[in-house]
This record gives sequence, structure tokens and C-alpha cells, in this order.
Amino acid sequence: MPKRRILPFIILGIIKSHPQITGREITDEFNTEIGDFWKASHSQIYPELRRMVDDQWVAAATSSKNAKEKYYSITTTGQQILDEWLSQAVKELPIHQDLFSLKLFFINDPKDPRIHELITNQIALLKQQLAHLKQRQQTVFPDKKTIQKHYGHYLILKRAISRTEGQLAWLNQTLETLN
Amino acid sequence: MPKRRILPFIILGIIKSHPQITGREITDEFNTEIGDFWKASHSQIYPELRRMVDDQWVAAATSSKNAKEKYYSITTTGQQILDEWLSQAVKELPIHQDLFSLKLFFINDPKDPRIHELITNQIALLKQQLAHLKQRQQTVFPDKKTIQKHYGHYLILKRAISRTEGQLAWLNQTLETLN
DNA sequence: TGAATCATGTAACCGGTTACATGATTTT
DNA sequence: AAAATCATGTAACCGGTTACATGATTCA
Repeated sequence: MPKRRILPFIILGIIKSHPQITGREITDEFNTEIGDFWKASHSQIYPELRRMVDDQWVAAATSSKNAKEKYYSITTTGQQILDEWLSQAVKELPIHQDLFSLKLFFINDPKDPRIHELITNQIALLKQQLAHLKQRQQTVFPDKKTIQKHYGHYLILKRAISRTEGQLAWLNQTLETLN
Repeated sequence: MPKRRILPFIILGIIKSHPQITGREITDEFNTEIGDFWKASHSQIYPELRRMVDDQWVAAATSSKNAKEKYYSITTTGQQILDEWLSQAVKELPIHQDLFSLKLFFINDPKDPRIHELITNQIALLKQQLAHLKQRQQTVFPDKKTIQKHYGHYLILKRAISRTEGQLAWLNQTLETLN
């Protein structure tokens, strides 16, 4: 089977929660809101928007204010497509292509100093990541009302924090057993 | 910067620990040993091997036994390249492109029943994965001696198990707070 | 000997990244 | 008016997947 196409669904979700959004703003979303969970560049997004308009998943409008900007909104067809996609069960887990695991894989000797290096380095990276995620949590969800309004987003942010903390704990513990 | 090319390094690592390995056997490795951490198909591997021979990272030998098979071994150049790669620090964390997070992201209402559906489904997937990983641990590392001989592999397998357990715990806990 | 599969290789396609390009708008 | 950047779009390239192809070997 061909690789599942998911970018249009993400864009659909973004447009739904941001009516009259521009392509540029959609691009920005991938660097802020969704940035921790998915990446996409504008050169991917603009052709995709074109296709989505052709397929009538979204509708584009222009403004007299700015001759170049296009304002996208989701159509009822788009709503259906998005709902359908969200309702479909996830069939398989992603495989985590991280270089950390991969490099460790090829280091056989328990006494190889590079094990220690890799782990301490990974700890540093994860600490950064954890700080970033906690920062996100504070700025995006300052109060309980906001949490209730974007509950799914809140959940996966919490999950990412939990996962990062878990990895840090494991790495620190492993580092101790190395000595 | 262009996307970092890593497949040749993995193949290098495989060949180093399996002298006189064939292309087919390398392909098989991606379905067993490394399968939990990286994927590659034979149509990627054969051209890559060709390039690696051209660059003299590995050397190919033929046998009178089988006219088609080629037996690859790592060269001293290849050893250096691999060592260098393993010694280089990992600069950034991978972003986890999992559909579970992504779908949750677009579900705003805490009472939307699809949250429950997605989580229970994810729990089922992770339970499967966990069973698989534990099975791997038993078959690949039956005794302490084997662990000492492939310590890096042992570590990342343990790490994968720990991560999966952590995710399961979080999901189960979250499921409770939903009720 | 015919069938199955082994082992290698190629071709077409696809999603994604980087770089290039170009008018419109805003800032100085 | 010139400079900066905004907003959109295109082109070249690259890694990876699927499908196709083919001769060698093994099995029935």
C-alpha cells in the first residue's frame, strides 16, 4: 500500500479552527502550535491548498485589502472528510527513527566511553525539550478554561511532557548503573 | 541543510558485525535485529551497497558456490567512517510523527467520545508492542553474557520497553480521569 | 523437470526539503 | 523612493516505497 497521505487532513483541521486563514498563517501554525507534533514547509502547503480547493475540501476567498492573500475556509465536504479521518482508528505505531538508539545499537562494549557520551548528550537534548514543552504548556494553557476549549491539544502536550520526563529518568538511571 | 544521509552508516555497522554478509542477509536484518529501530527495503539497500563499494567503504567478494551472491566486508576506510559517525554527537531530537497525537490535537471537546476511542485503541497497540519487545528481549538476550557482548543493543531495547510501559501507564491514568 | 523461492537489480512514483523567483505590502 | 519582508508560488533534487523484472538455486 502507498504511504498514507496526511498533510491535507492536518491543513483541514487547521483551517476548520481558524476560518479565513491565509496560507502564510497556516505555515506559521506548523512552526508554533503544531510544531511539536508535525512539520511542513510552505512549499508543501501552497500546492496542497490548491489541490484541496480543486477537490472542494476548502474554499478560497480574496480581499480588496491585500491583492495576494487568499483566505481559506472549510467546506461541508471538508468537514465530513475531517470527521471521517478523526474517527478512523490508528492502525499502527510509528517507528521512532532516532539516531541516539541507532548509534547505541552499534556499540557493543559496555565499557566503550561513547555510551556515556551519547547518554549525557541525549540528556541535555531532552532537558531542553522538556523546558520548551513546559513553556508551551504555560503559554498555551494559562487557565483551566483554555484547557477545556482545546482538550486534545492539552492532552498530547501533557503526554509529550510525560514521555520526555520518562526518558530522562531512564537515562539518568542508566547512567548510574554504568559507573 | 540537506537531510542527513544515514542508511549507509547503518549498513556499515551491520557489515562490520557480520563479515561476508550478503545483500539479502542485510535486508533480513532490517526485518529482525534492527527492525524495531529502523526500516529499509532491498531496493534501497542494493544501490546503496553499490555506492559503498565504489567509495571503498566496503569490499565485495563472489563465491563459486553461488554465482549471484555477493559477500560484503568492511574496509579500513569503512571502519574509520563508522567510528567517526558513532563518535559524532546527536544534535537534535526526532519529531514523533504519530497519528495518535495528531488526531487528538484536533479534538477540542473534552466530552468527545473519540478521545476515549483513540486512547483505548492506542493502549491496545502499545500492549502488542510491549509484548513484542519483551519477546525480543528474551530471545536476543537469554543470558548475561550475551548482554555484555551487545550492550548498546541491549540498552536501546530496554529503553524501548521502558518508554512503551511509560506511555501505557500515562494512557491508562488519563483514561481514568476522563470518567 | 517443473515449481517455488532465492538473490539481485531497475523503474515509476511520491512526499518532503532546499533553493529560486516574483510581485505586493510595509517600513524607513 | 529605497529597503525590508510579506505572501505566494515553482523547480530541482533526494530518500524511500511499490511494483516490475530476471537469472540462479533449491525443492517437489
